[in-house]
Amino acid sequence: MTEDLEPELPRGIALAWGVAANPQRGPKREMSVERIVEAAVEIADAEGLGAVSMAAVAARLGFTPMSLYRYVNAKEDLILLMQEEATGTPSAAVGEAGGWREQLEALYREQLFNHLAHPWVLDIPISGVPVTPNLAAWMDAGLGALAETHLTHEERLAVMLFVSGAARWAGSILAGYARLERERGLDGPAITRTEDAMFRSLITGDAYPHLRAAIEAGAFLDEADPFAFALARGLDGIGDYIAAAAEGRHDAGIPWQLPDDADIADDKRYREARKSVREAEKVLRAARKAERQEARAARDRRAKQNPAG
Amino acid sequence: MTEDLEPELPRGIALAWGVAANPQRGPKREMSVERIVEAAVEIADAEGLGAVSMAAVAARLGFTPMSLYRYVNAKEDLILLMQEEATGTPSAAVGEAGGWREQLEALYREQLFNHLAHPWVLDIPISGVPVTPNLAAWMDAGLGALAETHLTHEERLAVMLFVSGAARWAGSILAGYARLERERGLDGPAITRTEDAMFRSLITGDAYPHLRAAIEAGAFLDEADPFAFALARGLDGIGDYIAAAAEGRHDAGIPWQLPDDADIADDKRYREARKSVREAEKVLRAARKAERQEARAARDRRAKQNPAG
DNA sequence: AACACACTGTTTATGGAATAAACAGTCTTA
DNA sequence: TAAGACTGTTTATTCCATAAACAGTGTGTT
Repeated sequence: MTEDLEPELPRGIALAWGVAANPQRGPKREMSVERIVEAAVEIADAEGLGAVSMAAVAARLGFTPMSLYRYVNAKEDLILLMQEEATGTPSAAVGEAGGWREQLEALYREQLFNHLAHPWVLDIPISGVPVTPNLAAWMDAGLGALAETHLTHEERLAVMLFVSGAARWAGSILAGYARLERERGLDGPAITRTEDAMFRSLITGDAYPHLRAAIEAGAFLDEADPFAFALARGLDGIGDYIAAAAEGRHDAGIPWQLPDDADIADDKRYREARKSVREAEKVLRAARKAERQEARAARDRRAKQNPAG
Repeated sequence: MTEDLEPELPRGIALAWGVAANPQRGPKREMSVERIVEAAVEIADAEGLGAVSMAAVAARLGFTPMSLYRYVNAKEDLILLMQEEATGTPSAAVGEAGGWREQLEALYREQLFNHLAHPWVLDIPISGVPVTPNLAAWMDAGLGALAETHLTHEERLAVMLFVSGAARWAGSILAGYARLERERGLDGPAITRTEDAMFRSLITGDAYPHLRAAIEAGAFLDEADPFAFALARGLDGIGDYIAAAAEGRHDAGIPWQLPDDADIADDKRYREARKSVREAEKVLRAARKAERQEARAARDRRAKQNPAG
């Protein structure tokens, strides 16, 4: 029965755990899965996941594209192994970093660092529970940080999920900026300034009053780290919760589920009203668009009659 | 000067704001950008972003692939417009939902709902600040929810970023499960059980003590919503912070930046030690792999000699 | 010792993708 | 009425992943 499970493992996952049959006969192998994955990761680090083609990886190793398929069943498996390689494991320092909060902060930092070093990992869609050795290692480290608390196992999972999510979210945004910098060939401040200028020209005070106010307050030019702020607030809340758990009081209506709007969302009339709003918005957008185009056309015409520019 | 900015807008963004020149001469247009985007969104909703090819979109409208390029400069632009379409705007109900916390929760719920309805949006990489009309609308709604608080504009942005990130993270994971269900043709509980079984067979107590403990406590079979938990804790922490801001006390060492490890990470010897650890881990993994393969081979041999199975 | 055949990396071929370039037809405007 | 801006189309290019058939190579079995 236990044996029956192994062959059912998705092929890539079996490879990641090193449970793939090793051939005994035939010519000596000239490559290895490890070398292939390494080459693929190098390409992805340098040029992004899009640049990782079977041909490119093979070329980097001096072989023909099809040769890789003797080691990897499909590109999908290669990508899973790349992710595993780039994910690595948390450093030993994490487990020795003071209390649960310091440990979680260290995990956040190391994960974020990883995401910035290998931003292409964020382009790989998530499917299901982390079922490779290195992903499990991060999970284990997070749960270990909380082992001394009185949280339930489910709550510990939720907390670790929160930390990983925070690192991933921060990584996504920051990697997005890094990509912009690389693609446009600008440095960080230049990007920020360009964006601020675009924002100022597009975000009007009547359509977006609060956003406009933030722009004018220079909030988008600020250099503070909004992700660190969010993490700190989250850990504050978790700390309160842990303290409450330690004292055995959790009656205070701290909800696991959000208050549900399903009754409203299912209401036919509400849905229709909502639909009307969408339609109206569409009409408004179309009207605004026409207005802008007219303005543009008028300007063009004037320019033609008055070619001074 | 103001005019100079417009032509510098990335093409797709210009389209999203409806600031694209409308041709006056030539034959009547048979399509429109809107119809193209609509068709593309329908395909993505049904079969994922991968199924959206220029050919597929054109076919759905009864035209040849190349015809689309008269309306859209490149596939990238089409995808930006699809994202904008699927993002929509927050409902009016959000702004009327009690205090800041209720409003943020409503925003979270609506965003998550959107992500589940159009999971392919999560496959589109983020680049830079939200610079399309609908993305700006969500941002504005979030800032509006916090308008009554004493937070700075930067802090409000950070809070809204937190909420959007939470919705996105939850959406990513849940959409991952939904995809698994569709691809494997299993229902939710079946997936959960399969994963639990895989976990039990792969996650050993000595390599992953805390994770193993969580598995045995049945934490992965639990049905509570870990994302709602994380959001609730985050909003708890934000609530404390807001209360403190209202009383003008923010001295308490609430850090915007995480305590920095850069001095450690830059230390040459630390880096070398870390590298050694990685190497050692690699060796360990290889050894474990060999062990497993030997076990497997031995089992195979025995099975061959003893074909009773 | 010899042979079968499991295995190697390679060649060739298929189908799909984005999109550049050139085309013939259509409608506006000068 | 003619130029030419604009339409949707055709054709061709380049890049993908990968299936299938190939000729060598080394091991286990006889």
